[in-house]
Amino acid sequence: MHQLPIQIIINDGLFVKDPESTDLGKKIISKSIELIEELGFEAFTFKKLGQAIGSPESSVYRYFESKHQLLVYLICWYWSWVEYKLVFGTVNQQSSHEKLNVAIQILTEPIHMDYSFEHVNEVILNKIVVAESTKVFHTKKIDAENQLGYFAVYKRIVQRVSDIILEVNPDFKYPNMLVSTVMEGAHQQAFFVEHLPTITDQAECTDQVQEFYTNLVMKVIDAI
Amino acid sequence: MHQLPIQIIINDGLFVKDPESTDLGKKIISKSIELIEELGFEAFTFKKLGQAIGSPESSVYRYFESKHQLLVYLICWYWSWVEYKLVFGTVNQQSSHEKLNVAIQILTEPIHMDYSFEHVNEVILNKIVVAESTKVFHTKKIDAENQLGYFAVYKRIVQRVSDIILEVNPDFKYPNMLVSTVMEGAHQQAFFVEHLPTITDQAECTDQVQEFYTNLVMKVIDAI
DNA sequence: TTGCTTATGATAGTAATACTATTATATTTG
DNA sequence: CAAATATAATAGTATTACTATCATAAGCAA
Repeated sequence: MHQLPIQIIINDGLFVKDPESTDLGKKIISKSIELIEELGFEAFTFKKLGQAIGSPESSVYRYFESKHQLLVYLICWYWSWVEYKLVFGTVNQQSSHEKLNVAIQILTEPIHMDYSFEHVNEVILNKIVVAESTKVFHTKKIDAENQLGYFAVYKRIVQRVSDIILEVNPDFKYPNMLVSTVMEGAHQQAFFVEHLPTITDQAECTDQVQEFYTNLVMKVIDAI
Repeated sequence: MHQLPIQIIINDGLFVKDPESTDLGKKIISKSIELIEELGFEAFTFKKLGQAIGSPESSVYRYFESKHQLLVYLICWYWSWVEYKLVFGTVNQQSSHEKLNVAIQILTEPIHMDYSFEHVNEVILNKIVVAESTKVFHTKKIDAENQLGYFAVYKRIVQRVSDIILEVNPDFKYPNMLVSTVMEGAHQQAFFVEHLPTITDQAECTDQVQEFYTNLVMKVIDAI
């Protein structure tokens, strides 16, 4: 079977020069994913990245104007990829209920590699999103960046899943709150399982996180 | 009516010298709360704090070994205060159901000033916790800090509310996941209302956040 | 071939940050 | 009054997150 020849398109305010357009650009993306995960975002620097790919710091700056912008780009790429899986997974489902099931599944399941995108390791990228994405939201610049559409994809995913919820129960009052609670909650649980196991429920594995949130949504919207 | 003469006790690994023990210490706490909220944690520095209270940077370092430690201290203070409200609010409630109601209320309600603690503005501190506390969790040092008991209070709150949930429904399988989902979700919603209103449900106010999470918990544990 | 453009490399420099260290002075306590 | 303690004043350092400049190499167009 062939892979679908697709490319994820990112808001061009999120880079100086499109990293998908050159070899060096792709190296920057793939190596920065590895390095941010390895060092954590604070210890990650363009200098270290440059050393890792054998290019000077200044070359990296030709693609991203700051390490903050690079992180926003990566997170945006991640959510665009999730959106693609979401749309792909829910299209052609017969019932709204089944659509919702699949959607929650996709938002809460463990990540697997997607070989359609060679320079991106989605498994590691997911860890970065879990660990670092709040740093992108919680900045004094958030309102300006929101204006520029940096969070458009994230908001669109919330919207899409909310719409499915309303198909199942048109009277449910808080679909957006419910969806964002599940999206963030699932990531948070992944983090807790790894680092604060005492506040997760014993013998926890990712299956249970999925089960928990699926059950939660269905009960809350009275679809069970 | 008199205030209760109480003091919140913080793990002594969270400071070099107890800030509650001196005037300068208390000034450091109250001014840093204001400044972190005003500037955001990244732009906040001990130098600026020093200027604001008329003391040199080096004096601040005698209380906290780093700005990270100060933030952990503040967040820990906040959760200790919440725990105190939680224990106070649930004691002497007749039914477990009512206890749970109060507990969720406390975890999701908007914050009011508590004049028992003069040098702490809880309303501003709550904003800091909402905006910055993930930065405390998402560090490479988290496992070491967890070992030192930095997150003990947070975990204890999860435990307390989980216990109440189990009183209401002893068969519920995931009380910890549910509680941490609510705790983090409520903060997240407060943030979204302010900064990403498009993904909150129209005409949202904090009352609705409380209503949403109370309803969510009761339904999920089959108590409704 | 020459010339032009574009991508990258090599190197230097800067203001700010997050601390550390040292010495002096004021205050408290025994 | 001496000794201990708390704070002030000041200086210094390695690192960070950039910015700037100039040289070189590759690609293509006439």
